[in-house]
Order: sequence, then C-alpha cells, then structure tokens
Amino acid sequence: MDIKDIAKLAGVSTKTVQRVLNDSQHVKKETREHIQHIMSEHNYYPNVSARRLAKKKTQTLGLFIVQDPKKDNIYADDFFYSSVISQMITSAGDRGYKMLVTTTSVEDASPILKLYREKSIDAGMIISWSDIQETVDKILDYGYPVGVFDQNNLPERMEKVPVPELLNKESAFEATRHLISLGHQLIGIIAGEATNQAALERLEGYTSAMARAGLEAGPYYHGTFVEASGEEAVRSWISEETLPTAIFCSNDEIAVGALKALKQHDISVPDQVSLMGFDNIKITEYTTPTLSTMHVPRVEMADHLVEQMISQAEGSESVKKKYFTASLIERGSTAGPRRKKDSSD
Amino acid sequence: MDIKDIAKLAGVSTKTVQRVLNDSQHVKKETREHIQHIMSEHNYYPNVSARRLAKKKTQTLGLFIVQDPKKDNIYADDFFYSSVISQMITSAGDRGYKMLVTTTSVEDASPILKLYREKSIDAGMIISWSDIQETVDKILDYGYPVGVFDQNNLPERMEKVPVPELLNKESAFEATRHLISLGHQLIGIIAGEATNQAALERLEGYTSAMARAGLEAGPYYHGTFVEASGEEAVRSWISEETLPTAIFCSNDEIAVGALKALKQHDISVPDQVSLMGFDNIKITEYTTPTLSTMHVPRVEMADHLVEQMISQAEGSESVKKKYFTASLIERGSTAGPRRKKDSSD
DNA sequence: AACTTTATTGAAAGCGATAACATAATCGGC
DNA sequence: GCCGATTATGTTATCGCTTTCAATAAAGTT
Repeated sequence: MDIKDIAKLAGVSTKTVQRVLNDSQHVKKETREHIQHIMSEHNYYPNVSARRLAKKKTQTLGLFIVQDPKKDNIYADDFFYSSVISQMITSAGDRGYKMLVTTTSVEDASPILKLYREKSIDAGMIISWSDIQETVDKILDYGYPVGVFDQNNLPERMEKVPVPELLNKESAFEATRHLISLGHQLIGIIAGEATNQAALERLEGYTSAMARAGLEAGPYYHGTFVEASGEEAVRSWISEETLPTAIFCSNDEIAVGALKALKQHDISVPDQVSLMGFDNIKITEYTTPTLSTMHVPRVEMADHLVEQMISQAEGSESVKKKYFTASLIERGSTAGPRRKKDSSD
Repeated sequence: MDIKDIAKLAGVSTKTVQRVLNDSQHVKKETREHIQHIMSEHNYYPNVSARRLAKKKTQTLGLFIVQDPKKDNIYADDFFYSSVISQMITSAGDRGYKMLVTTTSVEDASPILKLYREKSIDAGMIISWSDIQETVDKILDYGYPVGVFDQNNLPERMEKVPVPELLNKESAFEATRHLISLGHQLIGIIAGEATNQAALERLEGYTSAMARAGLEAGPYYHGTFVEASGEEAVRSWISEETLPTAIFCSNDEIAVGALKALKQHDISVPDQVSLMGFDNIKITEYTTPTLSTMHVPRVEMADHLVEQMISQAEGSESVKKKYFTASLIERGSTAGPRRKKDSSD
C-alpha cells in the first residue's frame, strides 16, 4: 500500500495525494477529505525511508553519549545526565523529531561521523564527561551541525556550537552567600579539577563572595568532581586541624564524600559543619542529613539545546547563546555555625 | 557522491561496488581493494535511507519509554530503569542496530504504531511502569515484533512477546532466608500492589521461606512500590506495637521509606530492626545505614531482550524464555536481632 | 465578454541504494 | 586444448516518495 495505490483508489495523481500528506495548500476541500478518508480506511502511512531519500532530510537528531573510560557504566548511574537525556528525547519528540541514541567511546569519533555521512541524522548532540574538542572539530570540518552538553567548556569554535551555559560564577557566589548569611565566617571550598572551566568559575564565585563579605578565604582543597575528593579534603583538614565551620563543595558528589568523612569522624552535619553542594542530583535527598545544594536547571538547558539543534538542522546558521543560573535549595546540611557543642573544640 | 560515482571512478558497475560494500563474495581481490581505496579516498558512505528503502529493513530498534501519569518525570530519576535503557542502547549498537528512543504516554499507542507503520523501525521494546497490555495487543495485531521490559507481568499472548523474567519467588525466598539465617524469628513484609504479579510472587517467596524455616508469618502490610508505603507500614506497626525485628521490603523504595520512618521514631537500623530491600537501585548505597538488598541483574536482562528483538526483527518466530535470579547483597541494614539494647523492649 | 489572476491538478524525472537475471572470465581435469 | 564448473562482473527494473514544470479550471476585473 503506497502512495500510488492511494492515488489510484482516489482517482487522482500521486502529487495530489502527496499534497494532502504534507498538509499543503492548493487542494480542494472535497478532494482532500476524499483522499484522507481513503488513507485512513486503508491505514496508509507514508514510508519514512522513501521520504528521507527524496527530501534529503531525516527529521532525526543524534544523541551521542560518550563513555567515560574511567567509569564503567555510561549514563546509567549518573545522576546528573540521566534527566538531561530523558528531557532531550522528549523535547525532540515534541518538535516532531526522532532521536537516535548511541553510546560511543572518546577515542573513536568515526561511529559518530558515520551517522552524519550516511545521512542517518540531520544534527547531533554530544553528552560527555571527557574532552571532546577533537571530535567536535572533526564534525565541524565536515560541516555538520553539532551541539554539546557538558560542564567542561569548549573554548574553541564555540560560536558555531550550541552549548547551554550555566553561570557558574554567579551560582557559586549565591551558594557561598548562603553560607555567609547563616553566620559562617570560616568557609572552605573543595574545588573540582583545575582543567575544568566550570570548576574554576565556581571557585571564582566563592572567592568573590568571600571578598564581598569582607571575609578571608577559608581552606582550599584542589580535588576532582568525585566523592573521593570530598573525603580526602575533609580528612586532610581534620588532620591539619583546619576544618572550617562550613564547606562549599563544588558539586554534590564531593559533598557526599565530605559527608561520609565527617560522619566517620563523628562530626555532626550541620551542627558542627555545614555542607553545601552543587548540581542538585537525586541522592542529595537521600543522604542523612539531606544536602543543601544549588539546583542546576538541566531540564531547561537540555530543552534549549534541542531547540537550537533543530533550528540548525533546518538551516539556521546562528547560535543563540542563553545563560542559566542555578538556584538555592536549602536542605538539612546547612545551618548556622556551632549550634550545639557535642564534642571538643 | 553516490554509488554511481564510485562505480564510474573505479571503472566498474554499481553492482560490483555494491558487492564490496556489503562485504560479499565474488569480487576479485584487486578489484575490491581498488574500489575500497576509491571509496575511502572520496569519503564515500552509502546513504542509509536509500538502502532502507531498497532493503525494506531499517536495522533500527524502537525503544518506547512509557510515561507514568503518576510520575512527573520519565525515567530520568528512576534508578531502576535508567541502567536498563543505557544497556539496551549499547547492546543494540554492539549488534549493529540503531536505537530510536521515544517517550510516550500510556493512553495513546498511536505514536508507537506510527513508527512501525511508516517503517522507521524493525522491532520495538516497551519500558513501562503501567499496564500496557492494550498497546502490546495492537502492535501484535499488526504483526510487528515487540518486547517488554516490565516488572508487571503480561499474562496474555506472552508466547509471542519476549519479556525477560525474574524469578521473583526464588529471589524473595533467598532474601527472607538471609534474614532468618541472621537469627530473626519475627519477620514482617511490606508488599507491593496486589495487582502486580511480581509483588505477589515476592510475597509467596517470603511466605514459603518462613514456612520452610518453621516460622510463623510476621506482620504483613499491603502497600505499593513507593516510599510512602514503607513509611506507612512502619508507622502503623509501631502504633499497633507489632513492629517485627526484621522487615522484608518488596523493593528498595519501600525500604527507603521504612528507614525514614524508623529513624523518625529513633529506632536504630540494624540494631533494633533489620531492613532488607529488593532491586539494588543506586540510592541503597547512599542511605545511612546502607541498605541490604537483592540485586536484580537488569543489565543482563536488558541485553537478553535486545538480542531477542533483533532475532525477531530478522525473521525468527520463536521466543527463547530465559529466567533470571536476583542475588543477595549484604550491606549495613541487616544484622542479627537485638544486638544492643538502647531503648525499651 | 475578453483577459488576468489564482487555485487545483498531473506527468515524469529524480533520490541512492538493492537484486533478479544474464553474461563474461577463469580454472581444473583429462 | 576442449568442456563444464566456478568465479567475476554488468544491465536494469524497483523501492516509495518528492519535486520541477506545465496544464487546466475557477474566479475576479473592467
């Protein structure tokens, strides 16, 4: 049952049938209705492959989830990106686009390029924990549209690559300001990797908030965005006896690690130490105490990226930059300094 | 740059080029290499849409994530299914299949059927929290291959629909046995919805383990697979003074709820009450104490389903049933009864 | 009523692969 | 050195939709 059959049955040309399919003008109302009737009666659906071939458009976006060699699973147990991914799929669907999802490794960009070249997708988006500048460059060299959802910024050729941007500095400022407003004076920070732009910006935000409040910067720990860093930071501060009364953790995983280490040393959160996270991943609601954090509007960011990619797929050249800000979520891990005195110090 | 251009450049017919593309026999080594050389030099990739049209196969699977009307997000923050989904994508990719992922509502099956009818996919899989018998039936009526990943069993026409099955009864037996072996005698169960086959089977497993050990069944709470049920169960038992020394929670979410309620009443886990979950979702590692649970091999189950669907897509009619068993994971929420006596009773 | 417009419809040539069928070249075996 | 059996290669129709260009019908103008 193809378009010709329908045309024959309706006593019109295929062109006319095609006109009603594409909901276009220039078809008499009666003709349209007649054809529509026949189509639904015979349960006709146009063949997508044929249409794609003729139109040279796929109405499909590619989503490339880059496997981090250091993690064994992909986004499976990642609390941040899973909601991003699900939103992207929904956003694309809402706009009439299909989403082809693939998992790939960082080293080999060829499976990604293949999808573009064999015309399986009109545009693609990369979600990654690692540096993918090289892959992005290759895609751009071929002239295909690509966007990135990543918290590590891509410094080069950004003007062509949509990347929803979080105002890390402003958001970290706000997080720190919250701790300050609770009355803390000695506030430390556990920062993420120095190669990561977001980590640096969050550090800046902290620094400027402290400066603005006339406070001296507290102890600083240079770690990475993982639990272990939080644990290490706390342990080293305890052994050096420089543990502050409040800690701004550059992301929630670090905060979870810090919380673990504090518990092990029987230091109460938030009574003795307040903990502030960043990202608002799901587990922050399950720890004891629950973690105060900065909510990153990742759903909105994902939606915006999809929108950008579709408009590029449809020919637009411009990239509309949009900036997002994280919002404060107060939970159980932050309070004023030294509410109780259970132990020494 | 299409197959004709390559053929012309290589001085052969398109058929010959097509032969080397499809890696087929009957091509002289020199010819093959010559053609391959030209292809890579000109960066040629066969157009997938054209191939699909001609072959009438898409080499693509559909993944339908059915939105639960009761939950606001899709699989985003679902700890169980996110790893299933990611594994499915990877498994399909490993077998040379693409994965088209869509989110849909339960009420309207038409977007799913559309994908089949317009020939966007060869086979599909449904992930759902709700009952989807109707949708599955419709798909089967049209004769398309469909598989399901769901913990609610589908009683009808199962012989045609691959569904990786967990041996719930056996696994629940094992969970209960674990509590018994720790020395507990008074063991309660918080069960999931009675309409859910998995919930019933887990209940059976519990019952038979108790019987086998010569123990009387403990208090029973009929709830649903959500945190709130765990909380309610514990509260009602406390007020009735029937709180057992160990509780088998039919899934981890219930266990998390139970843990919350116990904490609120200052009842120590596992010192006063042991808690056993089921599923092994990620948060079980983040609660205090961490939750003992039964690990459901969902990654293996997902892989098996994908394998089944691909073989159906390629013409196989038979459904190979495979059964999976959950395995015990001991964490911090289970211990022998009454190790300490902190409070009364 | 003759003449523009404008709205509807159609014929046929692609789009870029696949595949059935036919044909030419090569290779042993005796 | 001839013949059947393989092995290589080519011709061409087809998959089902889109699209350019042209043609016809209906409606509006003065």
